[in-house]
Amino acid sequence: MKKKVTLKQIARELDVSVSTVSRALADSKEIGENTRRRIQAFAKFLNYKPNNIALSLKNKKTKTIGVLIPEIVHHFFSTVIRGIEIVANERGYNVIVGLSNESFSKEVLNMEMLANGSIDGFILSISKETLLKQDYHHFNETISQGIPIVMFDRVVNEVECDKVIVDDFKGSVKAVKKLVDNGCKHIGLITTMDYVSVGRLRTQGYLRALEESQVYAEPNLILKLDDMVSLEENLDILESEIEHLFKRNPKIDGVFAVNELYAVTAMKVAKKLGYAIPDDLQVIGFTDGVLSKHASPSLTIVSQHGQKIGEKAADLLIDRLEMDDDESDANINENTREEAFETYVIETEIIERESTK
Amino acid sequence: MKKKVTLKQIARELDVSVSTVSRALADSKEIGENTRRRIQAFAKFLNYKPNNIALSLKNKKTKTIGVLIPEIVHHFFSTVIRGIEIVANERGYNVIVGLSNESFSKEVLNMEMLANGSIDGFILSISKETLLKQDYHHFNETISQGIPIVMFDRVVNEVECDKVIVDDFKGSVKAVKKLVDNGCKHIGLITTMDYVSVGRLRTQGYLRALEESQVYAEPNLILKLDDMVSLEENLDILESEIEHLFKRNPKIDGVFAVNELYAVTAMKVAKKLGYAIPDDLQVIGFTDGVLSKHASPSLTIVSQHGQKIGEKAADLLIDRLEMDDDESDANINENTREEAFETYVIETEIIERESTK
DNA sequence: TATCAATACGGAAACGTTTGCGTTAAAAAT
DNA sequence: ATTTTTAACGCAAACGTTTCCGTATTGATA
Repeated sequence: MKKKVTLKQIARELDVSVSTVSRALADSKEIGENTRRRIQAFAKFLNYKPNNIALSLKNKKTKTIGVLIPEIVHHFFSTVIRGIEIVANERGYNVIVGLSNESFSKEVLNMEMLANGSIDGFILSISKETLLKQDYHHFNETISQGIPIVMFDRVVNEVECDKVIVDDFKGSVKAVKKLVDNGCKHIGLITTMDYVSVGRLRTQGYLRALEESQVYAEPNLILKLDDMVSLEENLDILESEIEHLFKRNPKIDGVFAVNELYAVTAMKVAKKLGYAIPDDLQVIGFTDGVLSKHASPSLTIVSQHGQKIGEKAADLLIDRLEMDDDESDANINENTREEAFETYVIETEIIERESTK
Repeated sequence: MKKKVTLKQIARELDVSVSTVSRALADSKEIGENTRRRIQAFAKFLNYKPNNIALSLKNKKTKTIGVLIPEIVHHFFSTVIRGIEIVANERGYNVIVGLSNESFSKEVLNMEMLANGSIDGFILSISKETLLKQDYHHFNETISQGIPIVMFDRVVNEVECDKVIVDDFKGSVKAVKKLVDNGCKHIGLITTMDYVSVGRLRTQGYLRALEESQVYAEPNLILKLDDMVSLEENLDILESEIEHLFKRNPKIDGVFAVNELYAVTAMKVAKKLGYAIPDDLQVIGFTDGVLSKHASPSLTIVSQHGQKIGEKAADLLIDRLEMDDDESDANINENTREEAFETYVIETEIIERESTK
């Protein structure tokens, strides 16, 4: 087991000082041609690679970004991570992930863990429990320690930072208007409780679309599900809720669902109840998942472009990290600084498949 | 922006030395009761947290494990990561992920990047390109640098390390035997090229099951797909290949597929061709994904238990990391050491759903 | 009263880098 | 021949910790 080679070892072997080795490897003109070549050759021979940890300590930056998400076994989040990873790698950064598992305390713990030097900045999506408690102190404390944050998807006004969101509102409007245009008169909505901002926004989009299309929004057509109880596990509960929605609205001819599971389950229930899709009933889901593509009929969706979200978030964060560098020497007016937080909106796109006409 | 507080600052404020502060915070009896309390109180007041990077440099361990996988937008891999993350967090470790994107060079780059001090050990699954090239030098070099590796799922004999695999062979035997027991006489196999070890093992399991059941293995019933061309994108190619399989085997009454996509696509094609599932044709897939649960009919699967794999891998790695600690003082016989590499097998389980009788 | 042990703390090295500054010797300029 | 410049390198500090070792003060023992 050959241990990692350090500057000191090279210096000792070649009978020069550590600083000479360091400079030689940086190809500094301060070191004589001969010594420089000799050191470089020897270093290459030993396969020397500088120790990242020592560099981090010295430079006070880790070239690592922390990603904090509620759940990783979830198509949307994993596409976001992929996006983050791609640009992070391109720009020389590593990615360290933490899962909050939708829990407030795990979110806080994970942040504290990583904030103590392990990472230069965060990209995160807020856990449901945190949204419910509306306790955002850990975000603000992190920021005030000089660690920038970029939030995506589940964001919140109370925290001042860059944000990347999808146009939940507009996307939903588009989707519901499409259903209207396709002839739907009684469009059901399957959504989550309002404390999840994306659920709320999508619900508002649904209402706005109906309003603009001058279609009466029947309260009975709206099904609000509490996502807290793990519906993934209790599919039957979900199914019976949806079945109830159909039964109390016999004339229903369109469904807009705010996520993939709701949408495909709606199709499943509808088929069981004898609806023909898309002839009797058209369905659109807000998602980007794999279920919709392989469902039968395949599901028309409002695509969220998770990977783009991740890429944009990573670019925003790294831009800010590297901007902070420059700012330290160019002594910039304290006021003109931190103000410029962007909220970047990733456009949604309707991908038409078999569940709509 | 209040910067991070260090021992030095506390020391200066309280007019003691850095070493005293350090000891006081460790609650060392060497420091007088009074000073100790005073320092601890002040540190708590300032919300002092030790700098991880400095600790890493000093202790020569990062408490971070590197996870290298081919792809993250993949249900199996994300469940494995979840498993890793759970036990890593429990045991005080962080997880840093790298994606090889099935590419050899990205795998090598990522390893080198992380091996220079960023992590204490690796958990990884080999990329397809690496398996094809059969070039494993980067793994062996990493190990010989004293950085332990745990491989999961896609493993290889040429590298000596702990491994966590699923019993691909036995699982496949079980699945195919189940089809036989259910009355299938002509069981198709949809699999990948042999260089992916899991594909090969599952193919062997299929053959063995037929052999033991004294069913003739018709070569025509085996469809080997080259996974290199991104089939996810070209669903139509996949579909036509499968359709061809059905058409040249009109008497086919069972299908065993080595992954989820193949299985659900087979069902889709079969339905299109007029097969009733499970009456005319029974299907079993080797997977753990979300498609199978929501397909219609829902798919009977051989479950891989990705999360368990991740948990076991993390435990193995951390065990070895912390074992290495002790070994350094107890000067153990060089020979008796590294030998004890485990290959841990996670049992598969057949989850019966609607695609089988 | 002189010696000793214990108590309570400070100094400094070490982990592996980078970098400002100082030093030496030779070459160039006066 | 003396001074100045320049090339080529070494020393040491710094990043934030921990820990070994040293030391001053106190109280107890001989």
